[in-house]
Amino acid sequence: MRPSLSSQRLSTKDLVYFEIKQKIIEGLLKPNQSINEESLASELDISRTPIREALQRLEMQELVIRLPNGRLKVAPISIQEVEELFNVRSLLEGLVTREATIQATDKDMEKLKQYTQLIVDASEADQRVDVVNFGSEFHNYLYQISRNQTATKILNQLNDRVSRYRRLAPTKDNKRSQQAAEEHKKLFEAIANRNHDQAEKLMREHIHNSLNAAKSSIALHLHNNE
Amino acid sequence: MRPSLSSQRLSTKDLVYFEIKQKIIEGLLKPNQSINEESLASELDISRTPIREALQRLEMQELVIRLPNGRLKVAPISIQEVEELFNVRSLLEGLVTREATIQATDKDMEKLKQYTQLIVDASEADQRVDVVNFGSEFHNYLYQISRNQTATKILNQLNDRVSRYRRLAPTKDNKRSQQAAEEHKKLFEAIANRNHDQAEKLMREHIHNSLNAAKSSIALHLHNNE
DNA sequence: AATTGCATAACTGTATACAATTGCTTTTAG
DNA sequence: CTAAAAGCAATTGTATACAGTTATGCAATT
Repeated sequence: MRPSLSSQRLSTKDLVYFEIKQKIIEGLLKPNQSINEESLASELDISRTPIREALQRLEMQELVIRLPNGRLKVAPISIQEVEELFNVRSLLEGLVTREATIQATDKDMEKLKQYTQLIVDASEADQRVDVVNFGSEFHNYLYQISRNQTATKILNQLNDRVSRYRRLAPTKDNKRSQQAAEEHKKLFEAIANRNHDQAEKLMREHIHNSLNAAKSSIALHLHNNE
Repeated sequence: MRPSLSSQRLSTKDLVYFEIKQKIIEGLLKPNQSINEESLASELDISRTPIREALQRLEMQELVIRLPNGRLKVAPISIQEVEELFNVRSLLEGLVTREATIQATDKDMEKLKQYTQLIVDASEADQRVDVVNFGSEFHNYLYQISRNQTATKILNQLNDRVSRYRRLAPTKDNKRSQQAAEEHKKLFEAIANRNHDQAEKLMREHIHNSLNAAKSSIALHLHNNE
């Protein structure tokens, strides 16, 4: 998610960071593709300095890999990575959900209810993209409520990496959309009832279900492109 | 040709990263202290370029904070941060422990047994520093066995941040050392018995117990220095 | 004395220049 | 003809120069 441009001035380095990241997520820069600082610099018509700093951030985030000789390439994708990402996310999303359930105000509950309704509506209209987007907003709002900056920062970075895989999943898996909507409904109920154990458990299961839905199509993609 | 040396070779940027990080952990650079690129550069007798890149890595790791005006300061410490760190660590350490329990070879088990014995011996000799160090090696070895690169990378970064707080804890809390040794013994048993549920649970509890042991002394320190 | 405005200093952001390393091609010894 | 090596090209690492921004101190004004 891109911070609003109006609220804070962004340096060239920051803009480049978001730009390259987006290219990696969208597959414009493909897994394992080698990265050249100078060609990126001339392409964006700036010097190498901000490019280097943006790339280093992406390297820290593991969207870019540094080879032993110092050169860079776009990080590969793999079934193992997806599983790792979802296993870690499952725990951390569960944690923030638990904390949010305990700390949410009545106003927060109202907001969560609205997001849930948007998800349900989108799924009934077979708008999978909307289900995913409102789902993200729902999750992000939970991060906010939890006020857990450490978990939130990690989750945001992991979610960027997950985005690469979402692109590979089928664009109209309505069955999964409906299931996801159902899961969010149950999740919201648990949160609204202040049942943090149940909420944490449901969130973990929700993440794992997303993984299972995604895995087969990803495996297929990886097999076709090796 | 000397391939072993060339692969080990670290750039100035990397060395500076470790050096500044160490200074922050040891408290030579104090929480909230403002950081000046140029003075660091002249102090280490290098240019600003590698300093900037090292600082950016530390910023990503949240050991350094960037103010809205672009200037940097050493990240503050707080009770809230400790709690967040331990809550996240608890879950991730539990995850890698579970995975390690499933995947460990007989040789791995032997190695873990040795580390456990070293911890027990150190605690009986009232060598708290050794208890902490062997404890770290035990944990790091679990990371290795788990082969979970995502969790390992996150844990290593979190552990750097935790190190700052360890420095504030009393240097000779032998009661806690003995308790930690006992916990590691039980943990090893669960791992050796391939009881991954129990191992995960014990590891989570172990981390939470460390937090509770550390929290009071940290609270005291924060109170005395505000 | 407090406040505003301006000048200047201090600092970060970006560009460019240069050094060091790596990869590649060609040459040359066997 | 093969393989090591020399030389060149491409690329990253570091230093320096310059531009832009923010903070600071001082003077003027009320």
